[in-house]
Amino acid sequence: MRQARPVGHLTPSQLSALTSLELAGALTPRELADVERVQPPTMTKMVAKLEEQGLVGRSPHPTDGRQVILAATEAGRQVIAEHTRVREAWLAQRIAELTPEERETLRRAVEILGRIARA
Amino acid sequence: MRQARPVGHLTPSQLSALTSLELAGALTPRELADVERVQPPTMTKMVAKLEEQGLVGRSPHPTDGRQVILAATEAGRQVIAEHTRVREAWLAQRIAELTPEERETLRRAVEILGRIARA
DNA sequence: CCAGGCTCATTAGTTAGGCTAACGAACGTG
DNA sequence: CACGTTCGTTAGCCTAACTAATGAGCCTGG
Repeated sequence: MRQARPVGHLTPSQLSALTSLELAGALTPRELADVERVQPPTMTKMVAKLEEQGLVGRSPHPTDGRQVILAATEAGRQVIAEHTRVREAWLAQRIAELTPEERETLRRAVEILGRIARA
Repeated sequence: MRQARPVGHLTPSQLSALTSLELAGALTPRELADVERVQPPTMTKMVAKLEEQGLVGRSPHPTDGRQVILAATEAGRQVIAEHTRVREAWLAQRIAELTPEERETLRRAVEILGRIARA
């Protein structure tokens, strides 16, 4: 999947964090760090880079002065949409190159691995 | 995949390089870099770390004074075996629960995905 | 009712792992 | 045999992860 990436200037980690943020609507840095399974200092740095690019904004927490509310900006949502479009186009191309039998093999493999992962 | 790896003292990149080297028997740094899909300077650093740990050794190329021959040491082979043992301990139970048909489906899926990844 | 302890975000510093540019030594060939 | 190519390495940069420490703000038990 990383082969489909170099379209934009966003790294996989940055895109993942931005997407998690947009899916959740708004999160504190701590919450986003937990979602991304990363320590808070790591998230501080990633958020700083996303803010520099204007993809994430912050606002004060309404009741807790220590915390901060992060949310994707409109520009951030557009970047996510563009990456999604490119990724899906890349995937569609790869899948189109497979035979029907190969597609069926992958479909069954997904089912098996999903069952293992849930066990 | 991007999480920190506290398990053992070998990183995934190092283990991958060491395993590729052991599978091939012996390789030059350039060849190992190509196998690992990495640039030569990156492999120089990784090999240096593996040498520090005594897992890889080097010897001069018999006919080309520029090149160098890398090979896993006995300690390196033991580290690979230990990692393999741990990994198989985790996988053995789930694999045992699959039918032969399901195992064959996964084997084919790995081949298909590997082909896409190498393309 | 406030002192002490906790949580939050951040800063500082380390490490791994990737990259490009550039370099010297060795090779090979026209 | 001079010159271009290849090989490994060095230097320098970046991202991304970690831990430790810090200051600000919150909360609670005497």
